[in-house]
Amino acid sequence: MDPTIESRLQHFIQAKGLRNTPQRNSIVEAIFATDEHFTADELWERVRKTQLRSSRATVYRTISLLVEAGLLHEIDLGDDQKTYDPNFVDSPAHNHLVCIDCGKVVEFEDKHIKLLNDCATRRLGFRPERQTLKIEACCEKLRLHGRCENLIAARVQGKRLPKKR
Amino acid sequence: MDPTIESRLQHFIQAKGLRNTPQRNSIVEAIFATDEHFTADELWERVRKTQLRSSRATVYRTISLLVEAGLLHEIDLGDDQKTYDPNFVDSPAHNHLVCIDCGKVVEFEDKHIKLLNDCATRRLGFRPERQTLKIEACCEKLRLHGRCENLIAARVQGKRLPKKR
DNA sequence: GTTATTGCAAATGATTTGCACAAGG
DNA sequence: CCTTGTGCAAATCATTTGCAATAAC
Repeated sequence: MDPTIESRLQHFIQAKGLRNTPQRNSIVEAIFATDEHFTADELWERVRKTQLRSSRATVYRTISLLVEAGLLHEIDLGDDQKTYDPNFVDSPAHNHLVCIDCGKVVEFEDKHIKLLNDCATRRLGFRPERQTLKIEACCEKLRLHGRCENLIAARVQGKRLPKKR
Repeated sequence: MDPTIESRLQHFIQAKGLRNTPQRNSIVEAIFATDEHFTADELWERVRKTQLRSSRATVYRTISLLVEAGLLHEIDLGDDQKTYDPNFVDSPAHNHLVCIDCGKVVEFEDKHIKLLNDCATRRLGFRPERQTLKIEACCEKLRLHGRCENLIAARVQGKRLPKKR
């Protein structure tokens, strides 16, 4: 796991007078083992498969802790359940593009976007602090070639496809 | 009420083979009487005060209908309840700035932002369809002059202030 | 008439919480 | 020890749904 995360978490834990527990550590590890987004229940499933299983409650509590520490961000993908994104430690200012066809989420950074938004914010009389951009878009590959591997993969995996609005 | 909304709703209702009911009309009227954002329960309270009250269920069902018709948008203000924005009919591409100090939501449009985001989307191989930008920012007025009317007003009205993240 | 709509109350389902016990420091 | 953390089961709370009665068209 990224040593940055390790140390930032330790900092936070000590500053708050909290303790180190095997359950919490194992959940944190499961979160940052990949760069995938997840819901609380998906994470619980992931943790269930490790040697050190934790209760749902502890999973929820650990998520809250990490969000409070700024190591994990809640993002809005339009789902009913809350979705979490573990990649803000590495890319503090990334944006999300959600494919309308297959639901795949693409993360991207763009300094021009950030700059322009900050400009607009100042023009309105505010000091920019955080920005969240979600773009919903259709897959060109699907439109031009009639097929897109992501869509096929999603169907095979039985993923819930996004509701067209 | 905006005649555009009236006719677009009628269109949608007829196309779907639905019916006109006084309850639904009164809820729609309550929604578009102001440009304020609202939660389902806030809307229900608003409707309760009119002559023609409706049940909570009908309020929820009407909201879903309008969202499906594209006349109402669900927006994410970081609250637990879903928040709805009735202003997309008039400003189909507006963005939201949320004041971290008082929670006030400022809507603004910016064609440069839209253009740049669309550019980034195409560069990633997608066809832009919809974009959602939320900016969280601090009030300069509060920082420079030590006070901001919005903050005071929010406190007086007993509004829940935003949780600092 | 036929079918959509309403209101009620009950169900749902994700998240939170109270509590007794376990375990860090 | 003293306090935080855990697991369980029960509680919450916004939202959805089944159903019988009502009302569009």
